[in-house]
Amino acid sequence: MKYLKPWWSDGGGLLHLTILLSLAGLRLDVDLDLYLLLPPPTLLWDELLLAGGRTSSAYALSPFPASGGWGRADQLHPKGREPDPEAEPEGRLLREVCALGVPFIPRTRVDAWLVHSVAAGEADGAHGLLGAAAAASSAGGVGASVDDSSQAAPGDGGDPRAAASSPLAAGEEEKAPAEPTAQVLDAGGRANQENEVLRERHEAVDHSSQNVENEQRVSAQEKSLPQKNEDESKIADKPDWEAEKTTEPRNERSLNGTETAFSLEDLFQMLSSQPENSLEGISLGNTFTGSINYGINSTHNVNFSQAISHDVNLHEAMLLCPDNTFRREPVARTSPQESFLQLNSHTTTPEQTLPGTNLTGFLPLVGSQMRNVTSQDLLHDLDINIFDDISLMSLATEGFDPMEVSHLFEKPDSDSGLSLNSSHNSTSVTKSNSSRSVCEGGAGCSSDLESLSHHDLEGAVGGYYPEPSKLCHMDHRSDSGFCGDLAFQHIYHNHTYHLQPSALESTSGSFSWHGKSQKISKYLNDTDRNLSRDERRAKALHIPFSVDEIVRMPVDSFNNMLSRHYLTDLQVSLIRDIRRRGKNKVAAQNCRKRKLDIILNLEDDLCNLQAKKEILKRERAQYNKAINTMKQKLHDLYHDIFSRLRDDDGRPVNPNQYVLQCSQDGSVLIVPKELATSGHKKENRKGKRK
DNA sequence: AGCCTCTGTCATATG
DNA sequence: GCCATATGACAGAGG
Repeated sequence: MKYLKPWWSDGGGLLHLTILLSLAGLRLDVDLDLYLLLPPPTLLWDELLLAGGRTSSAYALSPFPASGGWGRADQLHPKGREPDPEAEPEGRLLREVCALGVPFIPRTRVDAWLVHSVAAGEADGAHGLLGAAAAASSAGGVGASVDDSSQAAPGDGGDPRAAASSPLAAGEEEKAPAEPTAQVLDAGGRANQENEVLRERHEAVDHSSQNVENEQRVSAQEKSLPQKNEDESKIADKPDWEAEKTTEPRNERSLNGTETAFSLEDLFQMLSSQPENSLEGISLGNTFTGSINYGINSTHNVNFSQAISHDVNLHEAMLLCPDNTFRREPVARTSPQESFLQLNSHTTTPEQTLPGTNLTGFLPLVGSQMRNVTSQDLLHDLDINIFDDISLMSLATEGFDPMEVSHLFEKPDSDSGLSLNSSHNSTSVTKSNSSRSVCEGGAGCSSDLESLSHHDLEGAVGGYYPEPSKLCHMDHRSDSGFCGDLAFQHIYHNHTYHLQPSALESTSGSFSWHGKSQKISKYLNDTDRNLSRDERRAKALHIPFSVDEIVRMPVDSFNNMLSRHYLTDLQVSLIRDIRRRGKNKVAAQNCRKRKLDIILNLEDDLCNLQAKKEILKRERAQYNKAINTMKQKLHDLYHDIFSRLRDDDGRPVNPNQYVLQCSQDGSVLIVPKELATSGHKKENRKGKRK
């Protein structure tokens, strides 16, 4: 088996391949999506076929070089192998797949287009376009390895990745072609290099009158970095229904596509100069019949990315970065949920899977529209499509597995993932940073799966949360923008959500690197285990909203959301259950908090009352003591008086026989006790009668 | 192993 | 009567 080592990330490539081959036994059409659309640079055709149960000649395809493009590995990787004159990777791949008897379901524009092209015997066209972008990227050298830098042709337009990501890149390369364009950076050194690159771009632009505007733009970009981060953080901290308002201004970046010096038209011309990568082979007439505007002077201002995004809006949810949100249409901008819905409709409505209807996103490629489309738009949207297709693939791969759903619903554990601590606060900046570090790790070096933070996988149920947009944005800003490495994160994200561990286990054993598969499987299991029950349920039913979103959404927004989106009864029921449980959970937490407060208050009251009781006891004792003192004094006085009293005979008066009685007029009388008691009784009777 | 605490969930009460 | 919230009770997880 021949092996074409991926040139920038062995770990990432293997990971992708692991997933790919793990899926091979299940749905090869899904694999094709992966194979054709995923960013990992080099895929092993042999291994893919081996996964499908047959062998084939070694054939490496690099569908998506680092800079984002399509092409054969032999074109992109000079050390890979000799170019195959019959190289039609996509067409050959399809033929191989067809030979395997596996139905190929074109679910994406790219593969649908591919199928269409192959069916029309024009796989060259497919390859042409796909390879064109790849060649464009390889020509710049960033997408290729360092070894490729020698092959890169600066005169061909430079690195579209760098050019697309920065307005200065193109001009800079003209000024300093000797600067290595290949940036195989590790995660740690990337930040410093970003700053250095920015500084160098400044210097380069200072001497270029052509790039004054670009310089200003970059300066503004640099100055606005903290503010951008701040704005993003603010926006990210808000729920989607709140962030809708704040994201609007960010979409104001024009559709003119003038922010980069490297336009798609340049790319087109550049590619046309390379026969092998030219677009001539594209059977546009067959593929895009009746939909293409070839007019060079056409005033059609349709953005290519817009067209794609219009069709598949999951990108906007997943890549809601300011650098690309301006491409969002107002309708699609309303909320990520709508994007989710459109994704669902994309998968459920059959007509959207048809090539004829699904390929409209490519139409603006041809013609003057390309003037307004930057290469970054093209490549980025291709990349976005990848994420979309990954999600679609994951949907298709997992489907509505009743066993899984029932299993999830039967699971006794309870953890809806809602906590007062809000550990699932997916909008935190730290999460963004951590995710980005993962992304960088995936691109620059072998990524250790187990070191990945679980936060990287949280967010929207089913991996539809728009959080990664911020990551993409950061990468755009930092390292020439293309999110090829980011795609790895999305691979992790989506596949960890949707892959069945059993599927991984069943297929991983067939390959020598099944250890990595096990690693991935363990990672996926851990990830799934960390999901709450409701999150897993929602994932299983492909609820296009995060649990947190469902719970925290206001009633009106919630009802509006349910009415706006097409959801099955089961989904609606689950969403309502999630909301009910989430609300009740919060209510229970509040209730316990209140109860605790009440208990604490009662304890305080008890302490206060006990203190008062002690005080009263002391007062009572004092009063009793005073009373006793008074009694003693009265007793002493009584005996003192009787000791001085004498009767008529001069004898002392016996105090046991007489008592002192005070009359109402103040006189004191000595009366016998019998009379005193009888008199008291009579007075009491009189008093009672009165 | 038993106990305790915390937490989620359900059923029911309350406003 | 419906809905959101509050609360008691129960069960599971973890220390």
